[in-house]
Amino acid sequence: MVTKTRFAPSPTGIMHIGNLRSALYEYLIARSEGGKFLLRIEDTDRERYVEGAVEAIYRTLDICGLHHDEGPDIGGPNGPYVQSERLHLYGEYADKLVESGHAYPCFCSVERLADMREDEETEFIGYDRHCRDLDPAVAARRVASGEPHVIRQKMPLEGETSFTDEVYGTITVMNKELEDQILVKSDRYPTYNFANVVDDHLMEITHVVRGSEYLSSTPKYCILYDAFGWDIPTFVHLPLIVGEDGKKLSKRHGSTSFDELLADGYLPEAIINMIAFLGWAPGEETREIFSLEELEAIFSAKGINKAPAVFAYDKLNWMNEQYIRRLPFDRWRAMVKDITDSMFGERQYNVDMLARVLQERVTKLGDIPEMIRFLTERLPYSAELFFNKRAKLDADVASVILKELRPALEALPVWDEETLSATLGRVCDEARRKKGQVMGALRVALAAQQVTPGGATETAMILGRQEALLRLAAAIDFLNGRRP
RNA sequence: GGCCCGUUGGUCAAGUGGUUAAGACACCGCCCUUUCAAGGCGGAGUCACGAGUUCAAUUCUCGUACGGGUCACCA
Repeated sequence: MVTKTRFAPSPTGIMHIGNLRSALYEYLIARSEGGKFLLRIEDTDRERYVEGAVEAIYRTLDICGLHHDEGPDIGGPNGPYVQSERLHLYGEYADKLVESGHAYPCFCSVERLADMREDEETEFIGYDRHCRDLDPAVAARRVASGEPHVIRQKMPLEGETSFTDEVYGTITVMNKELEDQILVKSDRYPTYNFANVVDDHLMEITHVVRGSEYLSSTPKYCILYDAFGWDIPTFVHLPLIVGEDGKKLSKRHGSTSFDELLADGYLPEAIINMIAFLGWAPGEETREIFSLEELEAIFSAKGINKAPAVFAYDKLNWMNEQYIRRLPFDRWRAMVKDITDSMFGERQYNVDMLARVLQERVTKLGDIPEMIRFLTERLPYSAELFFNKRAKLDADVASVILKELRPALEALPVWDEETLSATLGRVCDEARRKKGQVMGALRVALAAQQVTPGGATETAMILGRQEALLRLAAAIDFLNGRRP
C-alpha cells in the first residue's frame, strides 16, 4: 500500500511553527517512502474561522516547497478536501454508528453541562452519560421532531484499548477513562474527534501524523475505527515544540509564526532546515545542513524523539547564516537591494560591493538596516573610535595618517577597488606604517563606527568617491579641532 | 487532581549491557586578518535521583523528583 499522509490545518489564523513542523514531517514521511501528501482543510469550527487563513496556508506551503498531491485547490480522487463540504458524509456515518449502537443522541443543554462542570462536589470526569441509556426509539423520535441534540460516542465501560505509535510505542488505557465524546455538534458539524477518523479513512491516509497533544484521545479514535470495521492507520505523534523556558511556545518567546520569521528576515529554507531538526536527527550522519530534497531522501520516522524540543533562536540564527552564505550572489544581491534602495534613496551607492561584504556577515535580513545605518547617516566622531590597541592606533596617530592619505586619495584618477587598494598599500609603504593602522584609521574615518561590514577599501567603494572624501575631510576636521 | 508521555552538557541531539559517551548551536581561548564578523584550531561542560537485576548499568525493571500533554458542542 502506498504511503499517504495529510496536513490538516484549521483555518483559524496564523501558521504557527508547530503547524509547519507537522506539515513538514507529514510531507517528508510521504516523500521518503515515495508516497502521497495531501492537504485537507478542517473548517468545522465556524466560530473560529478566520478570513484569509486558507490562502495563508497555501502560500506558506508553496514558499516552503511542501507541494501536495491532492487538496482543495488541485482536487484529487478523494475530495472534497474541505470538511465543510463533506457534511453529508459525517451525517451518514454518524447514523451508522447510532444504528449499530456505538453512538447515541444526547439532548443535554450546554447549560446543564456547564453546571455539572462547576459542581465542586462531584469531581468532573467528563460527561455523566445522562442520555446514554435513553430508549433508542424515543431518542429517534425526539431527533425526528427536530429537538436540538448532539451525537456522542458510546464508549465501552470495561476493558482496555491499546495502540502502537511509531514514536511513543504501545500505549494502553482503561476504557472507563474514556469520555463519551461528542462526534456531531448541535449545528450538525462534526467535531475533529469524528471528522478526522472518517476523513483519514475515506482519504486512505496510511500514516496519521500529528502533534502529541492528540496522543491521549487516540484510543477513542481507535474505538471508532473498530466500530466501523476499518483498519487502524499507523500513528506518528510528534513531540511538542516549546520555548527556551520549557513552556509551550508562545508570543513571549519571540516570533512563533512562519510569517513573523519571514518578516524578521529568516530564509524559508533555513526555517525548514531548522524545524526538521527539532525533535528529529538523521542518526549516524552528523551534518545538519540539509535541503528539502536531501531531507526527503534521508528522513525516517525512526529518528523522531519523544521529548519536547526547545526552539532555539541561536541555532536558527546560525542556520540562517549558513543559508545566506551559500546563496547565489545574484539572488542575495537582489534581496539586499530591496532593503537598501529605500535607505539610500536618490544617493548613488555600490550595491555589488555592499551585497558582497554583507553576505558573509549578516545573520538575518532584518538586521541589515541597523548594520549599515552609518552609510546613509553621518554619525558623530569621537576620539575613542580611533583607538585600536592591536594596530597601535589612537586619535593622534589617526590624525597624522589621515592627512597623509587625503592628497593621495583626492588625486586618484579612478575610484575602483584595485586602484584604492594599490594606493593605500603604497601609502603604507612610503610612510612605513602597518597596514592595519592605516586601514583602521581610514575605515573609522569613513564610518564613524568601530565595527563595520567590510574594511576600509570596501567602505570607500560603497560610499563612492564624493561621500568618502567628504567624510575623510570631516574626520580630519574633527581630529584637528579636538584639542584647541 | 485523574489518565498519558517524557528526562543524555545551557540548547538541539547520536549512541550502547562493557565506548576516551559522537556531532551541531551557544560559550571561552588561540590563530588568521584591512576592524568586527566569517574561517581554522583548541577548551570547558552531560547520561535527573534512589533502589533492584547483572560479573558489569547511561542503557533493563521499579520507585521518587521534575517537566509536558490531556480531561470543550477547539482543533
